[in-house]
Amino acid sequence: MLALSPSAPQYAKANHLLAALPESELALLSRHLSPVRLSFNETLYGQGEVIRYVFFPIDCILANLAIMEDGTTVETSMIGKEAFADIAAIIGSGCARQWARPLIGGLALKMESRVLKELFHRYETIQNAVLKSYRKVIQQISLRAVCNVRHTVLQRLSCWLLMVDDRFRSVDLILTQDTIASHLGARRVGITQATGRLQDMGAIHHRRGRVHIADRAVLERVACECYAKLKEAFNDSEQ
Amino acid sequence: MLALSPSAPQYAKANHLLAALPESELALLSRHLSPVRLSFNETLYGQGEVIRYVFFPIDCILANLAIMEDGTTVETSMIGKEAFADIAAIIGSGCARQWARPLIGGLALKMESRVLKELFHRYETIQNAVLKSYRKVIQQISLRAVCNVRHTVLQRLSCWLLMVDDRFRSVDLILTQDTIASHLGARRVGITQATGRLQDMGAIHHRRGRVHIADRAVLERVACECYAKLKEAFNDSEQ
DNA sequence: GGTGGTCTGTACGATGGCGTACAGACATTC
DNA sequence: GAATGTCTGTACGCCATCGTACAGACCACC
Repeated sequence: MLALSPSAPQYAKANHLLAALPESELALLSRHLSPVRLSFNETLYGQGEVIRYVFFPIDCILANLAIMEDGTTVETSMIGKEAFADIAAIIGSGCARQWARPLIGGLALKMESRVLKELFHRYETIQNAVLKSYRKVIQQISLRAVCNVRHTVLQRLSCWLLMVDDRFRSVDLILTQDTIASHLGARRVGITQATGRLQDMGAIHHRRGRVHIADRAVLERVACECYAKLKEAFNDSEQ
Repeated sequence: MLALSPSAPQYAKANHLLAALPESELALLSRHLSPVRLSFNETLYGQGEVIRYVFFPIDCILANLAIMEDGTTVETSMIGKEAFADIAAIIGSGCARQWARPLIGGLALKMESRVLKELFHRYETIQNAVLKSYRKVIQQISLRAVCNVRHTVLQRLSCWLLMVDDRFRSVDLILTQDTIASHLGARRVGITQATGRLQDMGAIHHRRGRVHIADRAVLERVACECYAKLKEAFNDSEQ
């Protein structure tokens, strides 16, 4: 985690939660926000750890992963600029219940949990913004619980790539098939086959450790009905 | 939905959220709570509807169901005496995002959403209790998202029956295989096979429309690792 | 006690995904 | 440019689940 020069306000508008706050409250928060660059290979929260800092993604994506007894993992949610990580910081003991790490490295604004907790209780606008963003995450988890049990790896992969693309537009996504598998809760070989098919359809190009989304329209056609709902959960500020 | 005599306080202690409140705050809430008997065949919230009332289960179980385009359903969470339905009432527009109905009929305490919303913002103890109980639900949804993608119908059924048993102890559960299937997101035939195996193992007895849990120990052995975590989410008041 | 509707058991082929194994391709380092 | 480690493609048998169909069992009601 690399600390950057303290120029939080210039980034803050890129995070939907922060951008939706009135200027006065945003100013309150900004004083405590500092930009950091998060990289793929670091743990934000370990299971059971006290959450000392919360993160507002600017162009990175954070993932919550459940760890199974056999050491494999499954992603329960990804959090990009539409929300923050993690609400657990301000409820109860403030301990993480899952493992959190960046899925895509990049910029985030960092803040001490106890400060956010205090502001959450003091300012209703901040409280509402936090709860709304939380609601988005709940909706995502719910939708993915359903998708997980009803749809194929190919469909889930398409959905997932679209979600990543919504949160981080770039030429290439730095993702190995192994990483994707550990997030989708599937085998690496299953991802090889699915990416192969998506490539044949012209939806993506991929090579060693990189995925390039070539045609969103194809992905959206392949993805299940869930994506439309997931997209809604990502966008909708009025829910 | 049958309204009963207004004697909320005598039931309130059976709901963990209400029971954890200080007497003064419980008294505040009680004034607005009225006991109702909910039956299986009613809709509490439809998708997109404004949530006018919230429900604190006493001995019923409420289920949140996602409806797929083909009309089939999948349960994302079940809510018993450990929490309430539904937090969505006090966030944003207050609209339900899923279908909610009783899975097991029984007693609940009912209250106008707008009253809870007001008290939520005014009393920090109430706010904390509500958020904590909702944290439990999120954890359940997350765990089930994982379970859905990694475990067999037999395992998931065992887990699910144990969860139902935790929330509603009774001689028989009034559940058809069709109902169970529509909650687990599986085929009815899959449930027939799984219940058959559980019966062979002596875990349950079932007959037309009824399931009797005969041996929890067997169920716990068959269930996946998820149940221990789900149980923790059900009990733990300190998370 | 007959009838209609619901619920359950069984069957069957199709298929998606699993677990595992292994070889080839690719990057990085020296 | 050789060596090493990582990543990807392919293969194979196995199993869980799917979709569908149908018959028998059970219940409630007339």
